[in-house]
Amino acid sequence: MPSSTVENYLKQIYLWQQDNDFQRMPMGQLALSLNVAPGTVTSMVKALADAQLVDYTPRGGVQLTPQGTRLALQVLRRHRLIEKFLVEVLQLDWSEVHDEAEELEHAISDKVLERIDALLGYPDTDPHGDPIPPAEGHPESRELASLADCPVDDTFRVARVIDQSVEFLQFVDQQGLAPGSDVTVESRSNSAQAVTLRPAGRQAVTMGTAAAAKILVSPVPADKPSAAQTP
Amino acid sequence: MPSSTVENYLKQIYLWQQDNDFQRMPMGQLALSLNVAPGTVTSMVKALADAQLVDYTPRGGVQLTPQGTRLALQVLRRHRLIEKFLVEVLQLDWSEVHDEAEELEHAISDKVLERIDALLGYPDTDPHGDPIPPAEGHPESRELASLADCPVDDTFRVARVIDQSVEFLQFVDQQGLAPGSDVTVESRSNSAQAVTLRPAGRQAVTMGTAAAAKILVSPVPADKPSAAQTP
DNA sequence: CAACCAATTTTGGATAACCAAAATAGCATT
DNA sequence: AATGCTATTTTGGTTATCCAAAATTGGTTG
Repeated sequence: MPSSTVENYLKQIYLWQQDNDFQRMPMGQLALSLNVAPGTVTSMVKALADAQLVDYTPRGGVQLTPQGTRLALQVLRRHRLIEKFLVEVLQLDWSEVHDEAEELEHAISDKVLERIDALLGYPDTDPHGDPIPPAEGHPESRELASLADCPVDDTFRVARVIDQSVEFLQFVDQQGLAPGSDVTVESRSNSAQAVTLRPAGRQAVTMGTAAAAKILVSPVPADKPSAAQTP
Repeated sequence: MPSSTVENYLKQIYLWQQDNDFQRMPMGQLALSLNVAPGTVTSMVKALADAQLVDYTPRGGVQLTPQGTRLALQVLRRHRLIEKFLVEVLQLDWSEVHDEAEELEHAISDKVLERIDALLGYPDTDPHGDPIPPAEGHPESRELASLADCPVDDTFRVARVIDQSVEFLQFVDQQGLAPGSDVTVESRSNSAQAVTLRPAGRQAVTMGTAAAAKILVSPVPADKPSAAQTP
């Protein structure tokens, strides 16, 4: 059994690689995302390399091996299924489940996890719209536009919000932009670095492109009604 | 936050003291129940004493302080609520939930625990009939007879099974002696150290008094029907 | 090219748990 | 009182993680 420390290292490397074109992750980045000193990362990573979980080149960064990737995906699967469970079954707020899942993901057994999966009806995304990896194999990747770069004057459905901070998630929720809600992009100004949005049946909001980039959308499916909730 | 190691030490001391007339627990016993070397226990217990969680007398054993007791009860509460949850919501078998809960009890937050408690309708015993301590304060203790010493030829309802081994629990289940079932004590032989039982609507079973002592019963309430399940 | 910088690695050290095996204490028995 | 036994404590040592601060490296820049 990998320790929860090991699981966290692998998870962070996986997530960073997803977001960065599958490059090798620099040690400094890893230290930052794990909140540990750089030297700590160097020695831990050497151990992970000995265990065949990562490929490490001194001063060249780390990369997951296939085996490391498999483990990272399992951790992510646990994390996201737990999040979904906490929201759907225990009715926690989607803004707070990330931290809860952070602990539970290291403690839950396969058996319990599969029961939860079944109870939830085998969902494929978590409450933030993040894909839940299958028990084995890789998650299919969706191509999603973000509110920072999708066409103006069109209506989209929020599919995913890429940020785990309670603050941002609550803001998104309050504006009626949680996953499942529909939104129209009213205007976008490059010079002001801002977008103005009109969430379905709501006051318009203007936000910076940096924030808008964290909200991913897909075309509104023909029939399905929006899942927006009244706050 | 106490580490899960600390939580386990306190929990074991608490459980042992319950079963042994609140005496001080010998270090050897503690080493046994935690599956660690005796020397390890000595040094850990010294640390617990420094943290005011136990009262330790060299060669005299350990005892929980009020603070240690409070912590132990919290751990036990988490453990038993989780067990109940695993059986009621995730439909695991009562014989296997102990080990699952053993891990989860150290990872779950107060918030999630309270949600689970509410979802379950604030139960006061777990699937084995063990009392679930309240969020604060002590559990009320029930006076229960065991099948090893209750009157013969009377019918009782199984209230609690004091053993966490999968093997014994499955045996109990198969004989129709799970908590909630009714049973009649047909005979008891002191010389043979055995009791013969007739679980409601079942074949009679004979077991040693050591085993019978682990099955606690209460009088059958006037109206409530038995909760025996068909296997 | 020399000097500098930022990122990384090394070094020396800490803490929480753990073990094996030697030393000791308390008790019981000769 | 001497012997012995058992439970316990001590001692010396290990592993996983972590940190701070010094040393190094690779690249950048005047």
